[in-house]
Amino acid sequence: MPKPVRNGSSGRAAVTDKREAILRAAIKVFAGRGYFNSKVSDIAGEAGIADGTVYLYFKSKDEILHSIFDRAMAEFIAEGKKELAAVEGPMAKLTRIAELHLVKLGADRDLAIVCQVELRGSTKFMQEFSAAGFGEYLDIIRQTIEDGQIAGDFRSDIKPIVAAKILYGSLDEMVTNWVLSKKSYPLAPMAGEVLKIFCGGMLAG
Amino acid sequence: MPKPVRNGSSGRAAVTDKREAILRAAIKVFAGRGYFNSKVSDIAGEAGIADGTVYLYFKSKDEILHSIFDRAMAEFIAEGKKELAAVEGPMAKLTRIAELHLVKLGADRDLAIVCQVELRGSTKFMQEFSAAGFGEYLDIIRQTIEDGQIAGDFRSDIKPIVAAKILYGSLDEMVTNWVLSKKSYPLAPMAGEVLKIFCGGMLAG
DNA sequence: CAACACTGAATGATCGTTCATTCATAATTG
DNA sequence: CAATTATGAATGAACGATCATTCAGTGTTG
Repeated sequence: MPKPVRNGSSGRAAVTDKREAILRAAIKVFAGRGYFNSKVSDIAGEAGIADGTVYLYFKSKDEILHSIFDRAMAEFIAEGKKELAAVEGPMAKLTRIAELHLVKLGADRDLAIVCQVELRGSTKFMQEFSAAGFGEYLDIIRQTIEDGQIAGDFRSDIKPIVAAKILYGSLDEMVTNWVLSKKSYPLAPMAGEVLKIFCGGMLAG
Repeated sequence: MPKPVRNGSSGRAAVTDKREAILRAAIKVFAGRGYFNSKVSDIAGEAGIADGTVYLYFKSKDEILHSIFDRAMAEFIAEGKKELAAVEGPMAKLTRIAELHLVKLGADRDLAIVCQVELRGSTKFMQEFSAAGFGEYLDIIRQTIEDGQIAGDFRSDIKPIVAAKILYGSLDEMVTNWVLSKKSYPLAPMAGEVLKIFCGGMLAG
């Protein structure tokens, strides 16, 4: 009993909806059991469709995982850039980056799990990803830090790329801990804690 | 043509040797292709033994991965504690921790890959691990920071556990970048960079 | 009724694991 | 010290379960 296309506007929207549904289902399933332990039929079941239907929208299981990232990362970077354009000063920009990082991942636990845990499940995958969105993100942080050094706000005896990795690594660890924690607590406020230390260490003497 | 037991002392040493050989082979194979993409026969092949022999030393493929960690982590913590006992002062201790962390992982790239990448491949695995060695490690860092706060060396307006996560996260990110980098560079010197920022941010006003 | 989305059973390839068998060595015997 | 027997580590072919993927057929729509 296939559902009628319940969308008034066009068939196009229906296609997008089903793709969406599959992606959302996959995020949930991958988050719960891990990529390699998830069956395509689990995803189909979660999405309420037949196994074969998955292949009308995605070429392979692998492509689903890729799509999850590509979309999440592209969205995050796009929104980040826009937000950042409205902020003045390297210090304030870093603050905004940290907040955005934690707010975004804190808002969707399953997505966060997939990003923190599954993405790293294979070197191959990480390297592909490394080359793509992740590098761009790290570079935005690096550039902001470099600007701050040039402006004299930040001390200059630290390589910007290293400082960027430290900030990213700190945020990343907050997310990982949050994701793995049995307790449920808000993630976003940790941004302040990270910044207290990071900025304390970076501000020009 | 099985090798004769080439060990003069006893058959016991030979058993240990073969377990060792399997573990080393597994580290290499897992590092290269990822846990889920590695076949038991790959490991056996790398170790120069038959598939079935693996099961004389390990209950399952899963147990091999567990053993890799348990051993690496136990070794690391034991050596760390010993080293740390010989160091005076929270500041110097943190320095030693950071150095040890990077020196140890920097010394064995394949092991580092397995630890950084494969360990995180599944939530289930991370939670098991989280509960075991990792928590203990993080706690050593936390305790050191707390001591430093009590001694008045470190500022007290930051929760020790958060600061510990930040230091760990920073180091971890250095390792991950090093592992994924195409370029080959020494990992250990990054400890200094991390500490410059971390301590800059932690030292009492 | 033509075009299309969807279904879900069937396929086939892929391993983790087992176990009957081999054989080098050790132990026992005469 | 041969000759004989016992041992158990090691083997690798075979098994059986698991899925990703396909496709022939069903239902729906306009």
